[in-house]
Amino acid sequence: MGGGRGMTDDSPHILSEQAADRGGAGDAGGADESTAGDEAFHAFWADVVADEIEARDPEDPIVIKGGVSPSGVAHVGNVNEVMRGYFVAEVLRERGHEVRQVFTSDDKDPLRKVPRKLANADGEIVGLGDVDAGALGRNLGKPYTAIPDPFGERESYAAHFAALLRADAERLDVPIEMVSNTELYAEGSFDDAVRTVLSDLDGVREVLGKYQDKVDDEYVPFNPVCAECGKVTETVVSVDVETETIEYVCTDMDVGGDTIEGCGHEGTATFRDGKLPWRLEWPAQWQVLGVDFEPFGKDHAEGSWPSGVDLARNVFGIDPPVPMVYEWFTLGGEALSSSAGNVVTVPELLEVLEPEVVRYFFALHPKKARDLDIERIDQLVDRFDRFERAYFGEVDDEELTRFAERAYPFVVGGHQPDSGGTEPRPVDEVREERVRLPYTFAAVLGMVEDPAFREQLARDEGHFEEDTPEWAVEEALKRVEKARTWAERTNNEYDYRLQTDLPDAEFDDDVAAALDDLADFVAEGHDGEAIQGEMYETAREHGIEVADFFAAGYRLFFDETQGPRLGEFLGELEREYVVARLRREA
RNA sequence: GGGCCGGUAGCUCAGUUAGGGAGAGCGUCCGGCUUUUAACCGGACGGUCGGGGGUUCGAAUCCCUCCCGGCCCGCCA
Repeated sequence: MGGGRGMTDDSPHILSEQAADRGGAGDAGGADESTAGDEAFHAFWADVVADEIEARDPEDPIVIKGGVSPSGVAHVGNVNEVMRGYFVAEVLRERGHEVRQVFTSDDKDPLRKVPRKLANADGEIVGLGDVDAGALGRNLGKPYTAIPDPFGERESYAAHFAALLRADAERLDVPIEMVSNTELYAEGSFDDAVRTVLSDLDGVREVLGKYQDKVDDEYVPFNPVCAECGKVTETVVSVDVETETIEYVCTDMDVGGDTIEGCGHEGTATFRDGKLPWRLEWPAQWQVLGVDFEPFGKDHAEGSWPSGVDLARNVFGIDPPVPMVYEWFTLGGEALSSSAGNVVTVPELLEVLEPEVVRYFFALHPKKARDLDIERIDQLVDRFDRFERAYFGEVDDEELTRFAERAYPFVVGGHQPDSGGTEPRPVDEVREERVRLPYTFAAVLGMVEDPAFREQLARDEGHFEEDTPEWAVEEALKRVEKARTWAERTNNEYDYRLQTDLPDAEFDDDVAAALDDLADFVAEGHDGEAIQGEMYETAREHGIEVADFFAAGYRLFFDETQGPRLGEFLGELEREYVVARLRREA
């Protein structure tokens, strides 16, 4: 049955082991798989995962699932779940499979505490003061789907959050199907699973008890929703499988030190008026949705995964999906935390990065703990650019090229979801003519606003050839806005802005005289190179330090003490403007 | 305390499948671009591959052990 390594090894860390323990031990019994065999080496981890999935002969459509709990903010951490599944989905589609990527929203879970921060529909993080916070506080203990949207836009808080996540996925061009847990219960999809669990309470307790100490002979793994107050309750009095009803009392609930008060109501719930606890709900989802593969964070690896596997086999009678644990990444060296303010949302990230760069970040090996550092986002972009060049055979690096050849098409392309996922949306041949301005250079271009000027500077620097197609120039220059935003956000050394108005500054007489001389020189009509040289000349003639003279120039044009290569920069600007500014006239 | 996963240059990372040269980019330093001014070019510096032990002719890679970090082993998800 279990097939593959499943019989003897249920570790979810399939990307750490890769065939390491194959063959060697030769466990008793002929459970030895031959279908999976020793797969060929893969430079892209998603191929390794896809091999595991194919080895189980899944039926199409193959179902890849992710899951998310509605919380205050949908942030890049959630993207892990989206993108990891996406790359595996794409590989399987390329191999001819039909694939569904579904995402369950655990929205029947109760709100346990009021989040400190929320994200609005545009992905902007806001404090509770900006919304109807009372709508949250008054509804502690109720399912997310029963709580009003604090922004007053959607039918519930859960719907608001789900919409955020779906929007983020779309921004990254990943089509996902959102599935509401609440709806699954309401429409009866979980009926069989609940019946299975409640019909075999002893069996469930025996299995679950191996993983959770609190499971005793009284434990009933079902949480009814109180018909009176609407809160998720924990105290089940009796179960009648025949009539499919559960008697309960709405008692107080402990949530990490705090108590959510129950209303004391004694009532009767159906299978659809409540929920399974997470440990059981997860494998129940596998059954209901026919899940073949699920990536999840390291927090699930040692807790709910082993128990989920056991429950799947011995309670629900199904094979668990192929698992994949991914490492968490840090943001600026610190753990992501919306309450601590250390988060970035997808829309925010896309203001400084092209979507393909974000996708690239998640195409890197999932088992490595990585840091996403906005301050040095240029490094990530440089790596992407190199990765892209490697795909086009422009980098002398065998390893990188092998990875790029496999992963790049999925990073920039993918398969058309509209066609059932089998129609390729490949790398357009003309993409080879694309131009990527180095990110920090793009930041330099961001110091000026005029698009024509930006293009001219890039041409002068040799980034565009005579025959560079117009679309390539256009796309390359789009990065300038990203880099500009980055410079402003991080307030870094590229955050200069050509000053429209004359900055307020005083200069020594000799510096002022030198500026006047330079103005005369510029007025005569010289190119940037000549101006650059003249600056040294002028400084020497007036007996002032070159550094001081440049500083004066930076002050006039950028209101800063430093900046880009000034002479060549001025050579590109409108002459009258430069002359007037050097004379401190305008 | 136990288990799992990570630990390669200042930074970001590749290399571990099949043991044999320790690498890339960025940064730094030096030099070039007609005379320091963050864009371009060249070069150099830079690592006990977390430590130690073992197997081997040979170990970043395999084995053992220890250290550090994260996660799990209560609830919840």
